[in-house]
Amino acid sequence: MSTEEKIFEAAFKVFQNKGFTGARMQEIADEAEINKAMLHYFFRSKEKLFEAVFLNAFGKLAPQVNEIFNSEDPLFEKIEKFVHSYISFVMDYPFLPQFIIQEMNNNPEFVAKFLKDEKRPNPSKLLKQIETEIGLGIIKPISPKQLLLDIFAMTAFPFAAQNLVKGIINISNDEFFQLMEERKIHISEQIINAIKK
Amino acid sequence: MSTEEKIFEAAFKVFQNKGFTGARMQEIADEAEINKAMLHYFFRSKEKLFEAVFLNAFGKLAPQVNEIFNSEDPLFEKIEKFVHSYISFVMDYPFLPQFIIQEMNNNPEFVAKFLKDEKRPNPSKLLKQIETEIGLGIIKPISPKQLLLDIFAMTAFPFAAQNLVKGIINISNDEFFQLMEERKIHISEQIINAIKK
DNA sequence: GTCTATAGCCAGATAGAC
DNA sequence: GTCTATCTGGCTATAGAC
Repeated sequence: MSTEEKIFEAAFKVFQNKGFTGARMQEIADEAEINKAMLHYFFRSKEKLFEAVFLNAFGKLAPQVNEIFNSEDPLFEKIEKFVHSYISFVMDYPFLPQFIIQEMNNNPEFVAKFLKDEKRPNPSKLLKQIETEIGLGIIKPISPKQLLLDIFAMTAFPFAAQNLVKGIINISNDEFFQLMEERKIHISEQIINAIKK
Repeated sequence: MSTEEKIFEAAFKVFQNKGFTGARMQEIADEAEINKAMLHYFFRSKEKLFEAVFLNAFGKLAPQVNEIFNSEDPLFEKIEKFVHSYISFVMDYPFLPQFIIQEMNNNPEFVAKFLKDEKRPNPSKLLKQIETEIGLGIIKPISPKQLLLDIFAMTAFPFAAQNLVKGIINISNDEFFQLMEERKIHISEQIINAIKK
């Protein structure tokens, strides 16, 4: 692994755990087992390094989402595929959702930047499909945007609010992961049960 | 309003927007229209001030949650009441959910501290009730913890991930609030449809 | 490319006058 | 209680030797 890659991986880890303002360049350097000066040699500034990490993190998630959302599958199948693939992926990067959400909240300028990215999650086709399937009588009349929110909320929230969730329902990390594994099926069932005619 | 209250209000606002590490004592002082030295006079340190604000924020939400969760109402009614009261409340403090989630993630020591608080959200009675109603044949067999997660996720997520949500489904702040208003009914309907026999 | 040393800044905290 | 001025430490960033 090149020094640049080592820095990138270390930064990914530290920024995820501490956020932009909480992260320290020294900590990233320690994590990468190199000198702090190298961070600036390769990435110029903390902001540039963060931006590289953040866009990469987002880029890992967004294309998957779009691929599923824009396919020709019927709605129920899309929901199943999305939930399954999102949870599987995020279980390998359990702090990714909270990282993205937190930094989108704290650095509103990123919102504008990522919205210009062609890889951004674009649900417009899915929203139309929901209306179509309502028209066809496959699902109940429902607000497409609300349904989209439901899907995101059910899948992403437990990861985004991980520590709170663990604390409130009083479970260990292992139990949390088991719950998320079960959730792959649970969410689709719940949503499909709620909307099918 | 006393100086101490002015500081508290200002800190509440700034910490919500910037988080602990992102907040600046100077910004809080400016917001309160007093001198920075007064912050330390009344609260000793940034950490103590933050702790006061955070526990207060949490204390605003938790008792409401418990009151509903521990009442004698049937499950469907509890869900309706919870969703309605949570969303109504949070619309007055739209950054509260993300603030609590973010700081619980970034400062894990708070988790331990708040778990000792008797006001903490305690869902154990609700979880038992879910099992009872399954036994009575009122709702489908379902994991009580998953259902609890569903309820929290559907209500809290849109606020917690506010900027991301606005960006992805491409709506203004006003439209967001309208969507949340509609959501008070939508969520209960969805969940009850999904679980009722 | 990699390091050490240090510049320069900024933020939290405090001393001390009023 | 409230202010101004200042200390102190920590952090990003860079200069410069190797």
